[in-house]
Amino acid sequence: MAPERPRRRDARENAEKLRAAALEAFLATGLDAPLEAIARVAGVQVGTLYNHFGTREGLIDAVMPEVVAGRLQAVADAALARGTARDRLDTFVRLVVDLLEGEPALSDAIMQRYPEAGVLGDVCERNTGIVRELVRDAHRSGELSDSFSADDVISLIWLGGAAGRATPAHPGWRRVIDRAMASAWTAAGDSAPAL
Amino acid sequence: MAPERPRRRDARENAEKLRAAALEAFLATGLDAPLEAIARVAGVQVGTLYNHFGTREGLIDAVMPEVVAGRLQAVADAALARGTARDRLDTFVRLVVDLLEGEPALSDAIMQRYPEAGVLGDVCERNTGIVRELVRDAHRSGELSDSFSADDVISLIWLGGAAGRATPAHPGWRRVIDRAMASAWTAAGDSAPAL
DNA sequence: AATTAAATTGAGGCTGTCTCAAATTAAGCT
DNA sequence: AGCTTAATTTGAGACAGCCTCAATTTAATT
Repeated sequence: MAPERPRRRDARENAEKLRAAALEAFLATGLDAPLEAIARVAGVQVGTLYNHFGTREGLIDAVMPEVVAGRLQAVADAALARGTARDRLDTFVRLVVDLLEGEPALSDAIMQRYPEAGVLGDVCERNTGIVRELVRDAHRSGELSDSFSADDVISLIWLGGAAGRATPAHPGWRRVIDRAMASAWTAAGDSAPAL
Repeated sequence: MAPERPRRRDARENAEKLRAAALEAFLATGLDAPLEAIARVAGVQVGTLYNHFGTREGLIDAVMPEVVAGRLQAVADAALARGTARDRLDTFVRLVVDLLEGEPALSDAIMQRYPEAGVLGDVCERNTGIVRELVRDAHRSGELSDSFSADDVISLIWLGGAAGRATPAHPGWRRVIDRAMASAWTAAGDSAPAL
């Protein structure tokens, strides 16, 4: 299952060119970018692409996990720098959804549009881990309503992914997501920011 | 632009068979159902389909408006039977989203996935008209928060459409949508139903 | 330089969209 | 009933995708 490192130098170079082209294409238009175009940009035939990566999912797994992990790490870092559990969770969700709004590939990744891309799936899994922690803390501090579960937050983020990929785009969705999240806090620590 | 009624009987029959097949396919799998399959079921070549309807959007316009109008009418009727402005709006939204959950074609219609299907677009436009009325009433009665606009409700419904079409499906999205809607009411007339 | 294994090619099969010249066929007229 | 004509259907063909594989090319090794 794991792709072996090519023995020949030209093959290694081709793989590298394919990775570069794939990354560019995926980030530009999403994980459903045509493989033929990727091969063309890499200066190679599609057959070569399939030789190296087997399937679209293989190619996705070869280039996306690193990028997605980086993005999520940055978001987690920014969130964890906040002072309260509520602020941490709120910041995390807001920044992740910001990502989904601008990057189709991120949406595809988060909503597991290609479930066979297991490595990418694992990276996104870590994301839900972070959410669970942040939710646990926000529950303990009493800021997050008990009726709002970690699964709810995960669903909310997934929904952002679905919206980010839907065409034609309907800009209003962001407000709805923000509102759903805003409704999650208890009256206690509430300073509801106006939408 | 308007498709003329065929002069020959066989042509009229073919058009009818095509409409029937299209309706079935659209309802089963969404407005992106393959036109080849529709033609095959109708016992005709694709060329004939294009002769009659010109484009996919033409075919959509030929079969969907009636169905969608019917569904929305039923929902509107059920909603208007309710006793309070809040209940009317709430019921309307809930029932529309129920529709989106089960019928891919409805999602495609509501989110205007094929903007060129103008007749269908008009039908859905009426939908937003209803929303605006219900929202106006709910604002006047003081039950709906002022910060929640008709556009917000429309976006919320659109979001349901996007979620209903996204694959692989993530069942949790419904709760998020319901929650967003639940957060729209003022404390005044509130008997928040537990999620 | 010859051998061998690795890698690439590009054509071909598949599904799908959409078009159009040629062949077919229903309708209307005598 | 046959003839004519105009309406309609056909099916092949051009195009974009996905994916495969036998034949060929090419880098590495001896």
